[in-house]
Amino acid sequence: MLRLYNTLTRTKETFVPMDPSRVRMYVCGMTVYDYCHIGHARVMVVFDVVQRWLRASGYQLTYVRNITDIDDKIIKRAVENGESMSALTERFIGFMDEDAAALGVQKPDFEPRATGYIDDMHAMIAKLEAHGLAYKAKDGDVNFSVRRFPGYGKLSGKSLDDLRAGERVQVDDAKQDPLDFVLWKCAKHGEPFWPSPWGNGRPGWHIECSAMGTKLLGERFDIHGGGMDLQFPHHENEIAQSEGAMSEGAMSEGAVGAAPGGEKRFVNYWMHNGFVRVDEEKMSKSLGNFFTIRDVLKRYDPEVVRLFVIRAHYRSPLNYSDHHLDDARSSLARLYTALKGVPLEVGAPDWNEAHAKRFREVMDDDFNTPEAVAVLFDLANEFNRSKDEALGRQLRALAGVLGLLGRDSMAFLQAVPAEVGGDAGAGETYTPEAIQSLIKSRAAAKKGRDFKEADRIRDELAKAGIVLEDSPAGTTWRRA
RNA sequence: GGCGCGGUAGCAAAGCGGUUAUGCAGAGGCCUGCAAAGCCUUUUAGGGCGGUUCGACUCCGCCCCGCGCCUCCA
Repeated sequence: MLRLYNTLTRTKETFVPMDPSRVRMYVCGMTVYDYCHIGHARVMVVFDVVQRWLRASGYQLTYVRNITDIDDKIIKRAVENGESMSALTERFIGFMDEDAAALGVQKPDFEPRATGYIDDMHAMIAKLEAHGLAYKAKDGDVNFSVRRFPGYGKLSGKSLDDLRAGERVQVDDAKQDPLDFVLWKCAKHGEPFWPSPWGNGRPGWHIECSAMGTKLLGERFDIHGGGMDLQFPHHENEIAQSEGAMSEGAMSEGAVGAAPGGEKRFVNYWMHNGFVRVDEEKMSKSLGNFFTIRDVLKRYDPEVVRLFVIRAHYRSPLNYSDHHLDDARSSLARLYTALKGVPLEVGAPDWNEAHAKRFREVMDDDFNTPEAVAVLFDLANEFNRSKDEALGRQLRALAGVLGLLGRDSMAFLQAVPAEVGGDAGAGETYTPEAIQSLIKSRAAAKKGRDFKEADRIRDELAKAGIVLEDSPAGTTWRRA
């Protein structure tokens, strides 16, 4: 029985999908005008784990992660680069896909792009207008009227009065209320635009997600995810739009998915992942303290980055540093070392086995991946001790549920960081063949009890970061 | 100012009202020609002050500190 923390109620709740066997989930994805950074890596990995666990739990899942391919920053960047918007977004979508694949993130079922859903946005804005929740301001923008939507603030726990009291809300004459937000921006000079019933223009950011989610998953769905920072205003506004536009039929009393009292409810469970920080500060574009995924992958194996994310709870802050990545690497090496000789294809976990039961329990407890990883280490320890092959297979199978330990042990332990190995292999002084040959020489020296020579060879390789390990079965090597 | 989250050993990070978290690092031992890996043992905890309790890291209150949102942001 899965329980998950719902931002809407600020408690852990038992997960009950609207449809007993089917789950529908939407996650806010990236705005594609630049490379993804480690913060983006976290969202992708976190919800990839959620997605995998829901499927492993037997649910038939429809998972949508959108792509924002039209907004101010994209327009600005395209102009700066002197290229078309689509050339820019197409390129960075490609990079994002590469990054995601490297991190073991499976493709969502749908990756809608905002520009493909303009008609659906129009339809939703029209409904909002018909319901008296949208108005065209004198500057030509179509705005959402927050004061006419009673539930505004229910997700973020903010009241309109509190928000208005804040000093930072811009005063804007065109808006009936300073907190009203734009649904449709009327076209500015030289900017891309689409025709609409309200004139030429482009969509506001919030309506994009409401339209795409509703179009692909229906007027209501089970889970909506994203980063903590999206809670307000983005998700709050999505609720206002989607619930405001909802048809009468969808509000029927007692319907599954409706809140107590027959209140219509767009999404039942809101999940928000914590931030990646650098020196205790949020990693973000605006602070400029971000590391792109591809830069990090030059020095660290992608699976190390994945473990780094997974070994923290998804709602906790996660501090990024080389030291922490080194630490994650050592941990992963321990697991892969234990897995030497265990076949790659091990099938599904044996869910009746003790570790698997514990694994299931902690994953069902709001995706407690740190505890699930601890189960993996316990399993590795018992496997090392007992050499019971079933435990080794179980270790690989359970890790596989998290998208971990899917490779051959030696492939991981001997892998060269991209920056060193790279395309040209620059900086790499010993080829695997050369290492094998040295191992052979050393074996001969050992046989002749020439330990001095044997140790000399071992030290030589050690200086190059190559560690030799003797065992009854022979000598193997790995990178330090 | 408003709303919210958190402070656990050298580092990272969980559960739990009383019983070993886990990983990395450190110490001792076993194994080894010596190592490495592995195994065994082991040192470092719970911001501060009160309260509840037979008993609190775990519940409650206050204080201190850090972080996030309130504006684009995963």
